Amino acid sequence: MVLDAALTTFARFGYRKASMEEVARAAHISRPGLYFLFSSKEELFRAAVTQALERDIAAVERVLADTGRPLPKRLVEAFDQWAGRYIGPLTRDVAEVVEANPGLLGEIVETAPRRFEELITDAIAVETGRAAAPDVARTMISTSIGLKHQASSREFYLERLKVAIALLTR
Amino acid sequence: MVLDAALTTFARFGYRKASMEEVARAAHISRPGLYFLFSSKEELFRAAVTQALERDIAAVERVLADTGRPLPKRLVEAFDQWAGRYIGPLTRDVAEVVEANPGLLGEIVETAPRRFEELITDAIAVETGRAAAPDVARTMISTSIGLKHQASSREFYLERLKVAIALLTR
DNA sequence: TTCGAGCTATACAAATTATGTCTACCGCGT
DNA sequence: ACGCGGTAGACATAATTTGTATAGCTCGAA
Repeated sequence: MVLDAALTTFARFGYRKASMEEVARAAHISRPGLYFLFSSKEELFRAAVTQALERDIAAVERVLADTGRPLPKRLVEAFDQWAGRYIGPLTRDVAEVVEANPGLLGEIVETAPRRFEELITDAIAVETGRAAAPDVARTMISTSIGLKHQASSREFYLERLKVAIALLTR
Repeated sequence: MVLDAALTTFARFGYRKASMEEVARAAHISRPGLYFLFSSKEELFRAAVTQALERDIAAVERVLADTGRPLPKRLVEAFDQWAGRYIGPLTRDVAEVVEANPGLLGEIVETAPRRFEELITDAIAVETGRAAAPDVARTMISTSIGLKHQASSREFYLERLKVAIALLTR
């Protein structure tokens, strides 16, 4: 799909350095054809990010719902789907565009993180039954964000996250 | 060092998309300062590639010299040092610049691969004693180049290479 | 204290590259 | 034969990048 090609290209080069030409090439269509589908680079970016967020949220829901597996394993995988996939240049450029045009990227960039927190909180609450679930969830999310800034590889991110989750789910 | 920062930046964005500004930022110097050290982007690129090739050749020599370890393991590691590190965009852009300005990148881009072939050949010959060593070495190198084009990750490259080397060193 | 090496910060012209748009056209299913 | 969903190519305009120039700062040696 065109949006997948777009996201891949944006993730690889960052928003600024990803040219419409390159996205078009990755999607095997012409550049005017790309403009036929999305009337500007920003709109394309918005669509690609939106799709990715929706897909990631869906993946997180799916992972967490599989209550047969132990909670820590599900949490690690959920965070990996949500954040681990984007270790690298993309994150920075998402933030860049969001800050440059406040509110332009659509509400999803606000609602999706809230939904993610909700899902994590619920998964923890169901398992542990504790009232501390919201605090644990929020702490995990903060840890994840911190790791994302420290990590240069997904492996590093996952390794540290695993430790953090083990500590937080005792 | 500046050349390390340059190579990292070139590897990440490719020759064209890596701006001098970015290299300078990665090296923690100013852009005019970078031009003070290297008078053009091409010269910087040449210097960075040259250094990398020399370092890689040295690493290959070191790995292969450790005759205590089994030959296949040494070979896999040697190829990893030589090529596996550069799975991704850099290779394509090296080729691009080399073709654009024939002979500009210096003789190292010619001599280093020859030296690499020599090292691989010798390592195989010493161990197996066969006269077939040159053929085996050349085949391995061709396989490696092929894999480099197929592979999107270092893991994929190494996995396939390992199999190929096992087959070729029987 | 002065000097020069090795930079930084700022600015600039020229070249290159990217965006967004337009026109003409093509293949294909109906 | 027609319209849909594009392609190919060209274009004006804007943004980015290169390479250079200027002035100034800092630090260590003379």
